[in-house]
Amino acid sequence: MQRIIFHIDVNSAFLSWSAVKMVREGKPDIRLVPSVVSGDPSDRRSIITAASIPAKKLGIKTAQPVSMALRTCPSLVIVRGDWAWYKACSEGFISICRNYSPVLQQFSIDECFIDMTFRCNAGNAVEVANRLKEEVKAELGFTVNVGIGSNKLLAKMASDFEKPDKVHTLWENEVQEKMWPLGVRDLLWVGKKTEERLTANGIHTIGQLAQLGMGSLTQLVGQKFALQLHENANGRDDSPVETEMAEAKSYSAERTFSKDLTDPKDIDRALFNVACIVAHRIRRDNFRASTVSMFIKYKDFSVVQKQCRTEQPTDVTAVILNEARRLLAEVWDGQTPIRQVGLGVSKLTHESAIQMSLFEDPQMEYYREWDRSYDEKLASNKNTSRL
DNA sequence: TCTGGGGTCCTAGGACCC
DNA sequence: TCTGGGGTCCTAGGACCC
Repeated sequence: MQRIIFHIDVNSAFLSWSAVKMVREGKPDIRLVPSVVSGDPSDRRSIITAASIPAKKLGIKTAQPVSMALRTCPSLVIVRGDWAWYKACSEGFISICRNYSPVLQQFSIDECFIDMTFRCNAGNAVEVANRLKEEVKAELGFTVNVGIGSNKLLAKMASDFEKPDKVHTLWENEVQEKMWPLGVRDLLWVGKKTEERLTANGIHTIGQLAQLGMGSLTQLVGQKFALQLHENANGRDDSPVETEMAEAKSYSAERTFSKDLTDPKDIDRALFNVACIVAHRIRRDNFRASTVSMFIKYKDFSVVQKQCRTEQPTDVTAVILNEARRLLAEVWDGQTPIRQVGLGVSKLTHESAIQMSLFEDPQMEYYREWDRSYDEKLASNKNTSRL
């Protein structure tokens, strides 16, 4: 049976959302001028999180360093991100989409799929999509693109066609005409490395990729990925719209220093900070972790990461921090300048029974108490900041 | 110009067991 | 003395996404 899937994508999400807020405050609409959302512009390591369409026309791209964009366009308007506001905008957006179909999969803060199979037909899908798009604009003040297709891949590819504020279809019988002429990089899951590998072998368009034999493709990218690319390049994808949010499999946090650091005290302070953040998140979500990993990035962007198992699943900051400290000591020579330090946890369980080992560190109760007061402090800060 | 932060999945190789 | 093959678990590293 022919499915009908919509992929709805907020145009320049963070930038649009900041613009909506500023317009409400009587400020000029930054969507109409070269503008970006970024981190602290005085930090030379800040990068661009979102760019307006006029900024994109000047060649300014997401993930580009702010300093570089300022050289391209000295009059660039720079605004700082407002996460609480973005979250509210996202919720409003998702809620409108859910009214069109409850079979909804949130793909990121600004994108979702909805299964419209029983809600419209191929004949009126475009009209329904336009209604959704106009409703978001009228209710929330920002524009979206809606891609329509018979599966998630095609819907997502379609929403990426001309922007902003557009509805596009990509039905199976339109694949050859609308998708095959595109460069391989435009295909979902084809990133920089895969593009390089493909073009080095004369595969430049999605159409060429679609017609490439599985044998050659497997040699280039491995069997599993080859199979997926082959299916996707031919417009096939049978993955369902997943309404259940998958549980997190890992948590991590990292800090990039404004200057590369060598002082162990500085590194340790950062490790402490990220350990507090990660441990707080797993406690908030009622997880315990059995694996702790620590990673450092050097000046040349090379990354070393090391992980270890904990004796038992834990959510105690001090335990996680101590494992990370040990790992750091194992991989870092104490001299090579460090650009970034990070910490992650994985192998998560919801095990609630705390095994009180006879040999448990007598300090453990003190550590837990410290964590409790840390969590409370964060919770109360959150409450006051909402006032 | 000089590259953030937070995730997921896959692969290859080693250890270990039968 | 020299030796197979399969399965599982773990770690490190790489590629991709937003």
